[in-house]
Amino acid sequence: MRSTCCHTDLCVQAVPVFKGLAEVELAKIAAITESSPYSKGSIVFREGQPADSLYVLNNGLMKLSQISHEGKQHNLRFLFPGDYFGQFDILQNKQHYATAEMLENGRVCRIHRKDLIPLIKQNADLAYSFLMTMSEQLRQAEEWAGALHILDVDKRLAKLLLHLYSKIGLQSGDQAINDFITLPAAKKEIAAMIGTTPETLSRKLNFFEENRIIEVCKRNIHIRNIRALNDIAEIGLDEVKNNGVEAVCT
Amino acid sequence: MRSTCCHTDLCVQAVPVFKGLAEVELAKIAAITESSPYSKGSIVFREGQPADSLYVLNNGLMKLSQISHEGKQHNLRFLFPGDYFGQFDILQNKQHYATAEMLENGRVCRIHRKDLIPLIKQNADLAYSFLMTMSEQLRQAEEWAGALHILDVDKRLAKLLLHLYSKIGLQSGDQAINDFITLPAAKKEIAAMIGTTPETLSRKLNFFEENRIIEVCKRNIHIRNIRALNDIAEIGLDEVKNNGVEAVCT
DNA sequence: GATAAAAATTGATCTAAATCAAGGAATATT
DNA sequence: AATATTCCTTGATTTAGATCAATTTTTATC
Repeated sequence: MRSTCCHTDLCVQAVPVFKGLAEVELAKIAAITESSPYSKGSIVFREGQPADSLYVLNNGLMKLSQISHEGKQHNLRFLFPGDYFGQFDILQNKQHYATAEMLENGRVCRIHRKDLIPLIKQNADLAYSFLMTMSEQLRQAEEWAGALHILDVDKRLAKLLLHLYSKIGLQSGDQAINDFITLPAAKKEIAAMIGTTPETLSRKLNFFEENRIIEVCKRNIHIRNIRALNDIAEIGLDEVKNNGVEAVCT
Repeated sequence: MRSTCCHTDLCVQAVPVFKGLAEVELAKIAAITESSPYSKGSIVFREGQPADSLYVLNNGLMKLSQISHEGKQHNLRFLFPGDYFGQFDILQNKQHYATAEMLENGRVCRIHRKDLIPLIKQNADLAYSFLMTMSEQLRQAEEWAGALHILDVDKRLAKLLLHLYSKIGLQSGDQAINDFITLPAAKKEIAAMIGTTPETLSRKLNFFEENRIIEVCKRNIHIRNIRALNDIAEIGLDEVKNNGVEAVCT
């Protein structure tokens, strides 16, 4: 299932990392890009497989995950349209350290390392653009790694909800248009992302709901008390309960 | 305590990320670099402080860590001479997401974002060089974040020992010159790095020693059974004990 | 070399969260 | 619309590893 990239504007121009490049550069990239459809549940690549391409998600939803010998799964991150992955494993010609699976049907663009690397080496703008996005990824990855160790599940969940809120709720301006967020994937995937189990996630969401911090309806979550959420993420549930009852029980 | 960079060869040329740059470029970088001495225990920057510079460790040892409201600490990584940090927080003019503390006396070079960014934007080689090192950092950060969730302490410890072994043991060739590794920092720092406590680390090291996998003398560790270590890191301690007694008790 | 401070060890206890188990939605398939 | 999956929830139980507490060892300072 191969085809040259459908539309330049979809695969290349709309992708953040390629934004701001000159037309001629975009055309070069489009020329070395090929896209394929992937159905929900299909694996784009597996952990351990040799990495020779940069992948860009065109549409749909993906997850990058790791799995232990015992079958425990951790979701490193979700990928939304425009995000790229398989990143610079390809720079060093190594193996993928995670498995990429489609959570929804979608198209994935692929650029082979041998085609991309010369472009990056020649084009400081492109390299700089990659640096910007990768620095943000690195920041998030390291911050989250720390969180998995030093923060308990309540805090990690609060942080995730706040993250989704800042990302989705504020997308049409600097003021939230409403207080609803939508989980990007099934709850078990969310659980595997914040380093817990579906059972524990269910209980924690329940607890937040009982304390009127949120209201859950399937994958839609109404943020009722963002201050309490902030407090939990920062100082923890125990202290919020002791000191800041007003914050929890408004 | 300010001074222009001591020696070009120390601060700049010997730094991996600047390796391979032309003399004229190195000179430019040296010109915008200043270095300062820091004593053991001193803080180079704190989490939350505005980030406006790239830092390069000249000599000594540093740790990048995060701390929770309750005082739990996680070490994101250690920095060895030539490593840089504060990385591209500066690209986005954000705040530091970790605290940098000296674990030994040393010198730190500093390059202000306003001086460095133009250089990167003009010089594709330099940008590419940063991409290479950052991609490796990202890989390690994400891989480790997954490990903190899906792997138990035994596995994480085995992975750390193997990592040190591959880094230190093999440094003078592709064959290990000996089977001794040295922990780069105090055990409590190692514990904070693999996401556990000093108490648990102590017990785990003991256990490995009882099973003749390693031999511990202060910070020096003799790797006696690297195969067992590999097995533990991959399939876990339980299975090693059940199936592979030979591996453990040679 | 003596004293003080910090780090590491060992044992006892506790707890957050995982696991196990069983129903009850929701979603997908025929 | 009925059936089969998959997902989610709720309760009971277990457990890895944290915490607490008390020495001992190591390192630093005088």
